[in-house]
Amino acid sequence: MGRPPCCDKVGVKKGPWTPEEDLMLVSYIQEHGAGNWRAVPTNTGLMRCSKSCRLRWTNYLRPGIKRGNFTEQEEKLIVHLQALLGNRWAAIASYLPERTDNDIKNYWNTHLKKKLKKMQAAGGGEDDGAASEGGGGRGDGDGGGKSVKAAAPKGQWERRLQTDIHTARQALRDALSLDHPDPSPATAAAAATPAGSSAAYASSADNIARLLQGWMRPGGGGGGNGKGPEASGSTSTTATTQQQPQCSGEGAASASASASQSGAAAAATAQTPECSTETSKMATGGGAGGPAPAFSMLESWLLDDGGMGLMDVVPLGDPSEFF
DNA sequence: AATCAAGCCAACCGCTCCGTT
DNA sequence: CAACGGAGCGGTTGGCTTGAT
Repeated sequence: MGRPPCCDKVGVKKGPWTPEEDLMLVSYIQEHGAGNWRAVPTNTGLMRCSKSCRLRWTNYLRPGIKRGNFTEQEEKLIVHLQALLGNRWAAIASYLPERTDNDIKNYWNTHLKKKLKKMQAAGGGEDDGAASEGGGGRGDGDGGGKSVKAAAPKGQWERRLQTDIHTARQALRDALSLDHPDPSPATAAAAATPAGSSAAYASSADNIARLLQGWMRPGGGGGGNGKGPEASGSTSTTATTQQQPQCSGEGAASASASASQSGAAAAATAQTPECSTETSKMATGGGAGGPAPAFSMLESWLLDDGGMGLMDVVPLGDPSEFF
């Protein structure tokens, strides 16, 4: 349509973010809140596209983000939500508030897809939707959601969803009842926080953690000296824990944002007002080392066997909205 | 020790959706 | 009601890291 790009191509910086840029962005958002992204580059002086700013914030700087080391529960949840929702990562991410859609997407493409393929090859085929959707290899991702949308007329769609829900429900029950001593995310995260792989600032959770610690500290210098990946005791896990109190601000933002586009995510929106309670529960559970994703709604869905189904949670009035 | 290949992840791009005028 | 603009989403890519030879 010849619409102008969201930002001038010339003079816009690309590539990995520097600590200084992160700091500028964080302090701006601290002051003005997230939103009005178009104004961010001009107001902060960042030579970045507004999209880039938003992405950086939502995927890395936003408080309360857990990185790496997906627990088995999370894995299963993702697999089954993917089977249900297709490649609607934002909607899936709304069920895992500590994970970003990008993170989930990456994890799916790099790990889960392969895993499922392997399982299927081994004759398992535990999962029709998700497994059959996969294409393998890099960049061959055939959007599951889209293919569903394209393939299934509305009538079939609902029937298929019912079947999927039944399957997913069963599997979720298994997943949630997994009494997982788990590879303790805290320790696992510490172990896997790759001292080596974080040569680039962008991938250094340590840096980001320090940055945000500075932010959290009233007048704490904003982590200005938090450059260089020197080893202090702080791991990504501790950072996450400390970031949690920020939940009221942006944790909800992404959920409600995705909710605006999807019925499934709208369900998650129902959670967001309870951020201070629900999410803080997670903060203590998940952040402190225990794998406690935001299962509250799913749990109630599962526990309430006959009554409240997912259908009640997810407005299915118009399936076309859903897919 | 050097080279190559594969894996992984952060970031970009283009499209779509939604709210506003 | 239509057009426009901003924001969000999903797919894809580029570059760094790690492991194998």
